[in-house]
Amino acid sequence: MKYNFKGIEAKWQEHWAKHKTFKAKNDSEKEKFYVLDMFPYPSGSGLHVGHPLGYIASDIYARYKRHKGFNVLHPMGYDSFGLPAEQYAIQTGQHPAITTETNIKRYREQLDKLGFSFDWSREVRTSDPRYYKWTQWIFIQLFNSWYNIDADKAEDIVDLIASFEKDGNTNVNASCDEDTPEFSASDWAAFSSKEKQEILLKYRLTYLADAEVNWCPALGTVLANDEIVNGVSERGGHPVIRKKMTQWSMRITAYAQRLLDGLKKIDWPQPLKDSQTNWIGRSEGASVKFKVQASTLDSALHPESETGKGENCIEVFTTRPDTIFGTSFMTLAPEHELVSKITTSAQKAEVEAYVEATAKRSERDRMADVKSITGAFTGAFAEHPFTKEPIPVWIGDYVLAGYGTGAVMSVPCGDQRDYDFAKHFGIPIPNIFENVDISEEAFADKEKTIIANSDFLNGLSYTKATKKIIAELEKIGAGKGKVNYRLRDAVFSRQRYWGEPFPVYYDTEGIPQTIGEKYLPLELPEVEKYLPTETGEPPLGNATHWAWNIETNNVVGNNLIDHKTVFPLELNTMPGWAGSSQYFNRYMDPLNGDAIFSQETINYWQDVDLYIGGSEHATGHLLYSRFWQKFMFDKGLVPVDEYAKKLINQGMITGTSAFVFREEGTGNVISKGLVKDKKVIPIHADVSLVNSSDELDIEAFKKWQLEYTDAQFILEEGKYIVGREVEKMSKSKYNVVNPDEICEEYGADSLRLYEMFLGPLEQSKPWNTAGITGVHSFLKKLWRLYHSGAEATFSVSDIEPSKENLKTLHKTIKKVEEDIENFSFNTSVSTFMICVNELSAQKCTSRKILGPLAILISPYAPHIAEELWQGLGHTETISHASFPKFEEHYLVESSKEYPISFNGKMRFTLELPLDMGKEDIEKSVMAHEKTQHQLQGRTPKKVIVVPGKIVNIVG
RNA sequence: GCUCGAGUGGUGGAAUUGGUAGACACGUUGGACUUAAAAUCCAAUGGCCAUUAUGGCCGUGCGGGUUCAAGUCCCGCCUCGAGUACCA
Repeated sequence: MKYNFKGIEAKWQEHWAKHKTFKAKNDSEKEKFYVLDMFPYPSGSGLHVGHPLGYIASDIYARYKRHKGFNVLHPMGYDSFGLPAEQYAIQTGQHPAITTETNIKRYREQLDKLGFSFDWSREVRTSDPRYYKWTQWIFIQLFNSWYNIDADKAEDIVDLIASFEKDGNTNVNASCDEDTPEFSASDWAAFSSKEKQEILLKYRLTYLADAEVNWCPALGTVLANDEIVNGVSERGGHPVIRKKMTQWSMRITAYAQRLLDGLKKIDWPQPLKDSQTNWIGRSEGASVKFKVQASTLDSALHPESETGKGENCIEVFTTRPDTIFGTSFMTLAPEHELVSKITTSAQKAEVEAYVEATAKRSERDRMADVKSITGAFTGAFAEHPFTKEPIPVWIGDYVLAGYGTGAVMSVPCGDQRDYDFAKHFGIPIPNIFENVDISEEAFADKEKTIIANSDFLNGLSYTKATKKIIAELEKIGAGKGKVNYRLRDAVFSRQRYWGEPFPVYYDTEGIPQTIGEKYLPLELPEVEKYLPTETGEPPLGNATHWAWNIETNNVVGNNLIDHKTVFPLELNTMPGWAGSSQYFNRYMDPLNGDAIFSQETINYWQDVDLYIGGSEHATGHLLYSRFWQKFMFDKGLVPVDEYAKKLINQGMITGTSAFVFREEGTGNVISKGLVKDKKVIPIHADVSLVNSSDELDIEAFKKWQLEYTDAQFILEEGKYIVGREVEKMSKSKYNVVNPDEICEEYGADSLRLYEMFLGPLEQSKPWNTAGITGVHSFLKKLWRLYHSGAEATFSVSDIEPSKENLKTLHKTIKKVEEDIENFSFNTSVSTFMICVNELSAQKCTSRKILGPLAILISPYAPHIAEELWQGLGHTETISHASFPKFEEHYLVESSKEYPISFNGKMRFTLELPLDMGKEDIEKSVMAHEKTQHQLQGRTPKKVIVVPGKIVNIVG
């Protein structure tokens, strides 16, 4: 029988599904192992060969761990809420649920063909109400929590209320909004219920706040910073503007330090950790308050500030408080709230013009134009906290409203941007560094800093001066040491239809209230149109049945809203990362309707042992999900505060695009070799029209692009040769290769092996279908090893294996095991090839070799392995067979082919016994005729002998 | 600019702590089998020089260095890729 991969693969895929071979038990005596893939968004275009790369790697690992006796959890699901389905719905009126269902079906078919060992009984879909019930549930837990900095964890909001009642908020050390007022217990008691709720919102871990957001008018939605690329939306490329809106936010900043610290205990790729570290952006320094000098203000314009009561203060954050005596001006962001208050009437026109000009400039302009220096003087002066000297206050768009306090103390001698600004506007640049020339540029080297001209800081190093100045600032009440983070709270509202509804309604006073947990899920309502409403409300504003009755606890018609028992529901939905922030835990107990997961289950599975996915999620999903995990840990819901011990980023598989060359003017299509210096326009040709020798099927090409029907094709040697270039695999570049076609022609086992054989998992590499014949003929060779005779019938013998056979086998076991443990899957494929080549040459037929070999290969090529295993007489699946045990003694050699080198260059090899001593080796080598030939009569200066390794003769 | 990663044959790539550079494949060339093709098998394949077998020289982005020995370690560059961007 020939190697009939189609029959074999279909047979075993059916077998695995029918026997639930890969179902993981939640109670097992075995040690657990959790292998997770980043679940896909089921897009309309299906999978291309780049998508399964990570899934194949994780599947090999999962199968390997089963052979090693672990209880393996290896689930798969779908991140099925998202914009493309909604866009499609807007265009066609088709409900996103239907599109999503169709796409999922297609994904499932494609995945099934690849022979993955997923436990499909645990499938989750983020858009399934049985799943998003728990996404909403976590939202409610966040809403009912606040962050206690003293305890360094999230705590119940009820406890916070209790301490407000007792002592007000003066002793509460919490992560809360900047503008939270101080109040006493009696103040609290006197607050109205509305006021109390508003205060509490400033503490909740998810809260409603006016936020400056990136509004995309074309999409009718707000985008996160990481969804904007070059100032336009990542999807669709529409323009984005800044706008203030009331939005739900997640207080992720409360966890900034713990998110940073947690990175130390997880085995994730360093580049990924680095980008999270940069994203969080911790910097140490001081916050300093500068009084605005009242005398400089324009009393006519600012009567209140003149009274001295509401004294204006500019608060800055600086990482170099040691340079405070070098401050020669202050700079505020143009958006800073103080700008309008302190500007003098003389400067008013100029300042207002500048503020208006910067507001008009798009983010894009501001970003593109880093070099030009602009700003305006407000006319106001601040007072230096130590020298009491007046400091002019400027505004400039190089200071960002969104970072720190939106104001800086400008020290031109120590900061290049301040330096450039000062030079441009002719502001003095006092030098406060000892023996440093600042005539050309600022001096920012902390290590070499010695402070001068700075009163009590003179002669101190950066470290000492910083310590001292912070102490002094605290003494005079003008500032304190502070740690600042770049990380912002995450906006959590989306003006979209196809996302999780917030379990929130608005009460009589417009205060958000969560619905009772036991009434979850709050299911998405039906709408006529998926676009924002005419009044600019999110798509849920189109729903007619979207109000909450607090007596019956269900959704009712909007016409019943009376603000007494029936209230309007939230119209925003949650962002894409909501559902993906908890799925890895839900897989452990996906059908549980009473709890997000049972405590027994989470305590058994604990966390993910291996997580494989793309690096593009470094600062999105992978940061938010860590935040939620830490929150759940604080609430005692999960046993560990980092959910993935090890993470690997698979590299991208790029496509190899093909081009034809159309000559300008003539319109002729010229073969690559004839282009030379002719003026040509390269045009993408579909890669399926090109064979492995880069030759184009001209007739097929003409049929594909009708405009070329009559074009003249200029050939070389009777062929049209296309140009090739490596690009991202994408539909628009016509270089997409579909895994279904590969499976059809070569089989899933070949595809699995080939994807691994391409190169290291983490590296990006180009796809070239031609190479797959190598692994495919390897599988055929493997098949022949177990079959013989003219009919190629299955035949193995019971004869004892030879020493050689055993050596080949154990060498392979050792290498493959090491490779899998090191995620070096490409090298184990070549190891298999070497093994099969050797066993074929040895004419090995021994069951004692071929049995273990089938298990070794089974993680990589599971279908053929099952078939061979069955041929060997086994009735049980190979999936749980134990991995062959490596035995060192089969590899022990008695001799070694020593490389004999002269001055470091290998000239010949010499076989010598391994137990031969240094001196004897040297004697044998020196006596050898080739040695004499090499030396040509010279006497060597030195002979290096490393027993078991090498001999090097110097001289 | 900063951070990270990577440069090895025509191509993908291999080389455990410094110890035989180019494993394993693809491609190419030649051969066997065949009426023919496919499939399969065998051989050669880093470059240059020499050739009667034996040989010689050069070679892991570039320039230095350490070492008996460097793709691997150190110093200084170059190029490409990814991320990030006026972060005070």
